[in-house]
Amino acid sequence: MPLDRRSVSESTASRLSLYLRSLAVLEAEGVAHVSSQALARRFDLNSSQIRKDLATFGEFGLRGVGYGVAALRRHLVTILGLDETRRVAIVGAGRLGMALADYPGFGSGGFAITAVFDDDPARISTRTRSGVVVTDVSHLPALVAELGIEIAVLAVPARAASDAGRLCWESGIQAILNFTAARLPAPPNVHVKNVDLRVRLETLSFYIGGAFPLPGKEEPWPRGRSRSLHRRT
Amino acid sequence: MPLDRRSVSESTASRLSLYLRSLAVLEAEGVAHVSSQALARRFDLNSSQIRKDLATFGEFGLRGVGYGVAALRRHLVTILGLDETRRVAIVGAGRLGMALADYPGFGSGGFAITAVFDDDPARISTRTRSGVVVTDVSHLPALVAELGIEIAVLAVPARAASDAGRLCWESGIQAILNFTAARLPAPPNVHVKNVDLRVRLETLSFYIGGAFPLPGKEEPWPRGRSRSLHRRT
DNA sequence: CCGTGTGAAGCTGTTCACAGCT
DNA sequence: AGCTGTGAACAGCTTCACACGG
Repeated sequence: MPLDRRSVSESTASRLSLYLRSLAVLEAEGVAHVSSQALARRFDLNSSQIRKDLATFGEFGLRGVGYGVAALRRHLVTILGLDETRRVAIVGAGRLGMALADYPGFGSGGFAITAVFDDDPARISTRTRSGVVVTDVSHLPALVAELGIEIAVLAVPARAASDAGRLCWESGIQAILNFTAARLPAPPNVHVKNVDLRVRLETLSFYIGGAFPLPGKEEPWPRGRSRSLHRRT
Repeated sequence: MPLDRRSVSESTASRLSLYLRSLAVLEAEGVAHVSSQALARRFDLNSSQIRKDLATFGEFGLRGVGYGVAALRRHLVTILGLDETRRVAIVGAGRLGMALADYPGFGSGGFAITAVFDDDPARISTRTRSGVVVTDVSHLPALVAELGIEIAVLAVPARAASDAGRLCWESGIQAILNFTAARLPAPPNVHVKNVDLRVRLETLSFYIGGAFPLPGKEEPWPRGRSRSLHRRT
C-alpha cells in the first residue's frame, strides 16, 4: 500500500528533519536505542507526536525498548530522499545567493550546490568561495537537464522572481526554496517553500508589542487561552 | 478591551504582514477600496480568512464597500509595530550575517540594522556595505541598552548559538530570528523564530520523492523520482 | 443590492490512553 | 515491567453561511 507524500503534512515532514539531526548526534555518541520520550525531551514535543510521525512510514520501533538509533537514522535518510545526493542550483548571485551557496547546510549531507546562476554580466564567471562558477541564467535549462538539478534556491530581486521561477519549473526543477517576496504561480507538481524573511521579522515585531487596545469593542477577558509552553512527554 | 497578542496565532500574524505588503502596492496604484475577496485572490486564500484576521483587531471595513486601502494599511503598520523604527542587531558577521545585514527587507520600512556583532578579532571593525561597523560581541549588552535594540538576528555557528542567545535575552533583547540549527532555551517573554534552512531544504527533498511504499519488513525500496500529478482530496 | 463581521460547522493536526508486543 | 502503535478525544485553525449595516 503506497503512501502519497502529499498526504503527509508539512509539519510532520519538517519534524522528520529534526529527528534526523538528533539521531545523527546520538549515533555519534554511540547510543544504541532511544525512546520516543527521550527524543521528545530534546524538542519540547509530545512523545506520541513522534510515534505518530514515524508510524506513518512503517514500524521502526521495538516495544519495550525504543527505536534503534542507527536503523532509524538510515530510515529517515531514505524517507527524506537524502541517500543519493540531490543537486541544488542557486538562482541569483547577489549577496544572499552567494552566502547561501557557501552555507554549510546546503552543500553537504545529501545536497550539493551544483550551479549558481545570474543574469548580470559582471557576476558571470566569478566564483563562490567553494569554487562554483556563476553561470549566465540562459544556460539554466541545459545545465539542469545535464547535471540532474532537482532543487532551486531562488534569491533574485522580487521583480525577477516569477520569470526566474517559471524558467526553473519549465526546465524540470521539482522544488524551489523561494527567498523572494513574490509568491510563485508554480504548477502543482512543483513544490515551493517560501522563506519570506521580511514576513518573519514583521511577525516578530507584532509579538513584541504590548496588549493591543481594541477600539470601541467589548471583549471578554482573557480572550483565548494563553499558550502554555509546557508539554507533557 | 485589550487584546493579548500571544492569543493571536502565528499564522494570523504572518498573514497580516502579507496583507500589508499588498496594501502598499494597492495604495501606490491609487486604489481606494479593496474587498476581502479581491485581497483573497492575490493570496489564494479564503476571503473569510482575511475578514476574520482583520476583525481580531477592530472593525476596519465598510459593509457593501470593502476596506479603505490607505486606512487599513496604516492600521496594519500600527498593529505590526512598524510605526516606529525597530532596531535590529545582527549577531554573527559571517557570510550569512553580513548578507542579512545588507538585506533590503531588514533595513527599511520600520526596521533598522543598528549593530553587527562578532567575536572574531579579524572581523571586528570591518563594515557592512551600508557602513555598519562590526563590533566585538562583548559590547552587545551595553549597545543594546544604549541604542534600544529590540530584535536580534542570530547567524552564528550552531555551537555558539545558545551562548549568543543567552547573551541576547540577558541584555534585554525581546525577539530573536534564529538562523542556527540550535533550539534556544529562551525565557517565555522572549520570542524566538527559527529559520532553519537545512530543515526547509530537507522538507523539500521529502516531497520530491514519488509514492512511498510502506515497507513490509526490510526490503530496500528504490527512490522513486516519478511524480504523481493528482492532488489529495 | 453588496460586502463585512461572526456564530457554527468542518477539518486537520495534536494529545490522550490503552491494548498488545518484547 | 517498559514502550510502541493506534483509535478516540481534543484543540485550534479554516471555511461556511447568513444577519446586518451601508
